[in-house]
Amino acid sequence: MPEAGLPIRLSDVAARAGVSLATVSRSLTNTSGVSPALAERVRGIAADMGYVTNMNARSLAGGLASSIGLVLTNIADPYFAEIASSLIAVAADDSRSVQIAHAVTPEDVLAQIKIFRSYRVGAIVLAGSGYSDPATEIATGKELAAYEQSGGRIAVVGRHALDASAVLPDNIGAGRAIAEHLVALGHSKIAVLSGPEQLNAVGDRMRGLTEVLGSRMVHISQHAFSREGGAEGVRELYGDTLVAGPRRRDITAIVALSDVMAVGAFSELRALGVTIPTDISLTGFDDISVADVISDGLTTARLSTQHIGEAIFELTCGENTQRRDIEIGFTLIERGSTAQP
Amino acid sequence: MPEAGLPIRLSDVAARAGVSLATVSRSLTNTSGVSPALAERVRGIAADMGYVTNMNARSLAGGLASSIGLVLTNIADPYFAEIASSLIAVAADDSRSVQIAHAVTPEDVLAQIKIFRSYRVGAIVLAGSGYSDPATEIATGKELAAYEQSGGRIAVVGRHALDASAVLPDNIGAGRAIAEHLVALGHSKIAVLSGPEQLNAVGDRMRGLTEVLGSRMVHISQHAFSREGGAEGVRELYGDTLVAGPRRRDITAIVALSDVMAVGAFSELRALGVTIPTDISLTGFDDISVADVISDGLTTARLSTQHIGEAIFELTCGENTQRRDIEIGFTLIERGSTAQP
DNA sequence: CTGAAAGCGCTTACAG
DNA sequence: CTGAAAGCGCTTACAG
Repeated sequence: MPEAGLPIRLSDVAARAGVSLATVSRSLTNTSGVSPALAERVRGIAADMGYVTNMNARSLAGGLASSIGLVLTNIADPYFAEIASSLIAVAADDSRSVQIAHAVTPEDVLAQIKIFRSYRVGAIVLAGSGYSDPATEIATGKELAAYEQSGGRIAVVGRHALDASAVLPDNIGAGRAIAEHLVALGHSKIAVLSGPEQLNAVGDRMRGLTEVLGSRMVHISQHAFSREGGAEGVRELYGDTLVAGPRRRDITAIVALSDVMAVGAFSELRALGVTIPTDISLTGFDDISVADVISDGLTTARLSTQHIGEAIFELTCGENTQRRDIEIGFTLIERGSTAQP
Repeated sequence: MPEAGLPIRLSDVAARAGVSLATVSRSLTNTSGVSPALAERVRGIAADMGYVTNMNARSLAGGLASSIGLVLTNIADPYFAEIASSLIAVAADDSRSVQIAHAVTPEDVLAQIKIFRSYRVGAIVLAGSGYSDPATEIATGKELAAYEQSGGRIAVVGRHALDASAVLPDNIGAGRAIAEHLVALGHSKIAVLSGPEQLNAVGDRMRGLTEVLGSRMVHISQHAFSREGGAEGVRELYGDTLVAGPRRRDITAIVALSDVMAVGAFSELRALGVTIPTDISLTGFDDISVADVISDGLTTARLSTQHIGEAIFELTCGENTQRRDIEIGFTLIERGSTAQP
């Protein structure tokens, strides 16, 4: 009998059921080698007693835990929050817990991987947009390889130099679609609020845009891949010539490289008294859930965060353990923030 | 020597340093009883070898882990995402990991508490707005008491029936401030988009509003405490009389009981062609970060999510282990969504 | 199909 | 101040 208040242990269940520890363990984990009838009875007793597995003991004895470690830039960013939400929901259905950590620089990412390894999580997911960083890439690659060696599963979101299964949003296609939409509306002088070049998502979206836009892309500003970065881009565009309009007075559309940047851009444009879409059209990428309340609805290329979360789960917890990629298609969502020039 | 690729264990460090396991353990955890010089040397060797503690083993041997289990409704909700972000940031500074789980019903909450206990997390935080639910309250209370008994620390956000340290946003004061703001502008016919009465946050905000508004509160709708709930509230308000304006045609202001509800309300109002603040004023609560881009900026009562996250950390990881409350003050943020009627 | 026993990698009384 | 040893609660070869 366990002391009152103390958690019930496997041995308590074993004693009550009159079987060995091994039998209880096998019954509870649905491991083969126990007669179905006995297993069923043991499970019933465990449930009756309110037994809950000590995950630390299980992981210590059995290798890795079933939990998932998710590394992202910041959970306050709606893009990451929505991916995390999707992952948490589907992971819960499989009785898996999710640990979340922030990491901005490649050094942070490496440090977080080590921390997640110390918790013996069953999977590690790198969701922060893939920075290509030669300095840490080797160390990170080694760490992940060792982790994989020990049975851990890995997934990254976006193109990475790392050798791992990846969820690949079609950033190039999405870039093309945004560009085609603006061209179709008649825009021929377009500014792009871009982010750091080392971010693969930035590079790919730019590539798609450039392919279609060509010389219609008359201005590119580079700032952080964040809300504040979007605001800075607009300030750069309108900076010295506030009264007279944007630096390139002929600009009729602004492409932000993410919805989050578009939010920052929108906020700044409104502060400047610029009306959307009358004065200027604005677009984003991702289709985060607030996109439809930005301006009269933000036109954007959806790269479903829901699907990304599900794909992460599939790659890290699915039956198929082979290294592979899952592509996420885009959908152009036309809303009120774009119009003819 | 450890096999190549395998994680380094405490015994590897002990062997290399020529000391016992106990000495290494004490050095690494800064437990007293090791000469400072030796401890320093051992720490250096551990660092050189790239040693990382196996958290599962530590928790098994030592009791609870240092990680924090955070239960919330849904991390995709910006309010929770921002609280989580704040908590993760401050927890990381203290080398603590955060696990996040979704729970909507009181039964979900109870189930999640059990799961977090099975991971032996060092703290459990209930951030979902406190439902008063007599049916599960007893069971949940027992579970938490047992957890506390075993050394776990607990914090809740908002008023709960549960006996635990709480972060208490001043919802009543915030309600009063919103009401006073609208009254000062001259509004005398006000609708409130409310949520489920069992939510203490809802009750408290209503109380503050009612105190000041009195009979100026001419309509109350009750829907989910979510974005969709806000939209439904507006549909109820304008439902059958779309062409003629809101059901109560004299209404000049709408108070949503949270920013997230206000977002839903805003979206629906725009779809109906209602202009803010010309046709109607709109307010929220919390001041989530997108609030300033809703309409011409949403007037709201800030209950800083940043401070809430920090307060959670203080209650669950601070020196002071006494059961106590931390109050979060409000700040009225006046933006473009409110004007004279 | 079932069980006895070793072992996962730590922490912490208990001795000295 | 330092160490030998027991024990945390599981899983999993190894026997039978």
